[in-house]
Amino acid sequence: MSAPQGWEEIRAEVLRRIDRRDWAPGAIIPTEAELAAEFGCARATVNRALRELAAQGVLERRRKAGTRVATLPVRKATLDIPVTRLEVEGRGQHYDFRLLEASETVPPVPVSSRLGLAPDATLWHLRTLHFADGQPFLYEDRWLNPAVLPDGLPEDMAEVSINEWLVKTVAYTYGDIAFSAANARADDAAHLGVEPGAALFITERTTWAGEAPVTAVRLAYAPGYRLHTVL
Amino acid sequence: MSAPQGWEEIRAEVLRRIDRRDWAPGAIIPTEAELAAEFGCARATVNRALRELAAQGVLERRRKAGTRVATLPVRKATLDIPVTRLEVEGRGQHYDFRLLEASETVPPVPVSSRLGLAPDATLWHLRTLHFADGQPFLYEDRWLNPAVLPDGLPEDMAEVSINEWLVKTVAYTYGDIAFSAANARADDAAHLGVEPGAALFITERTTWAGEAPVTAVRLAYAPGYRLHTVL
DNA sequence: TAGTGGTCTAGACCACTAT
DNA sequence: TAGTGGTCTAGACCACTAA
Repeated sequence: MSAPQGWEEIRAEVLRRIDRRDWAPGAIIPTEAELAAEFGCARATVNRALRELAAQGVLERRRKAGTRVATLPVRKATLDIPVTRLEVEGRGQHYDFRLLEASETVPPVPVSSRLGLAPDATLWHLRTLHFADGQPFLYEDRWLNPAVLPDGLPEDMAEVSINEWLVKTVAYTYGDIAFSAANARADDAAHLGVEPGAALFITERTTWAGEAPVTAVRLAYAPGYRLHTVL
Repeated sequence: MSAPQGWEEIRAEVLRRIDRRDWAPGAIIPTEAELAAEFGCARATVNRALRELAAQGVLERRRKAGTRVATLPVRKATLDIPVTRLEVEGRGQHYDFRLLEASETVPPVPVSSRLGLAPDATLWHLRTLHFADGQPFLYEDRWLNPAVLPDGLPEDMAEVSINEWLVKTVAYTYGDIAFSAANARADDAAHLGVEPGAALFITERTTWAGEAPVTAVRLAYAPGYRLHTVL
């Protein structure tokens, strides 16, 4: 074997050694300095490779204790969270949407508490139905904090989806996201054109800009939706 | 503002400037060299901060073209894919499991084709029910390529779950994973103790070790399961 | 307290690509 | 072709922690 060149080749070589069981799960591997000497490169280069593998869950690193092959690898999967239009167009389908509601009202308590707002605070309530090739694809139910919208909502909602207008207008710094399955509620079923009780893939997102809550949104995907990624 | 120290503070400062719209979506930001001069640090430190933000989808970087704030941020979410036992114990619940089936048989065609095997190849078929505090938590239906098991399956299946035995024994190099929702099939319902048709969160994983297919598994979670992460 | 990883520096060369 | 990010180097100091 010729010595690996560059941090990506070093990463690949480390994975090979783990796969070949030269380094078994739980075993300690050589230090950065030792590997750098073996590969004839700087320690920083080895560090880069091992750091990526640790971020991926393949290795566990602790100062002084050294670097080990993860015994029970908590593998990390990276998901892309695209804007709906791009998700639909990425499948080669035509994207369209219809705004069902845009009103300013007091949300249900679970929503206001999730955003950390007073129970009587009013929010924008935006409901949108997204289509792929004319078929209902996604039913979006969004609550939006008007405090983060100095200029209010745009006049012409027909031109861009709220979704895209938001991400261009309100940057968020932190958010959380949860995926689950739910039987279609009456409104889900009506909008998506499925029987009540059909199993739907649900995404719920909450985002903040600094300390200020921005939006809480529930996305109900039409049956057949799959969120896919590589490990 | 005092100059940020270290790449994490630089990353935070960049996010602040994006949040404050000093740097708007789509706008180009200063070069690494300029930022390094402003912050009084080495270019490599700025590079580290901006590289992390680009990996997260906040920035878009291209040589010569410079670094821009992402217009339609395809945000990246990182999911942890732990072993089931750790997932249950991480909730403070007691973990247990029961092996329902361990046989060597010819799988349905969708399974063999997904693994790239001949339709008449035999595989191990392992079905396991996982419990959290004694309640059914996850129904696992796994097909396993015997070719990757030089010594066959372990004698005593009661001591460790197949899940953990596998990850310790068979390192995989590539895999893909998909999440979806499905109405409970008859077997799902029977094992998980729910009504047929209940909405279940489904995870399907396929893994390879080099060119050799390792395993294809379908995980059906009991209702209420949520996959959660931060953005 | 000593060993190991985490980070930073100042400089260099390279790879890619807008112009 | 020139500008920008991508990576590497050789060395240094620091932070954490196992022994």
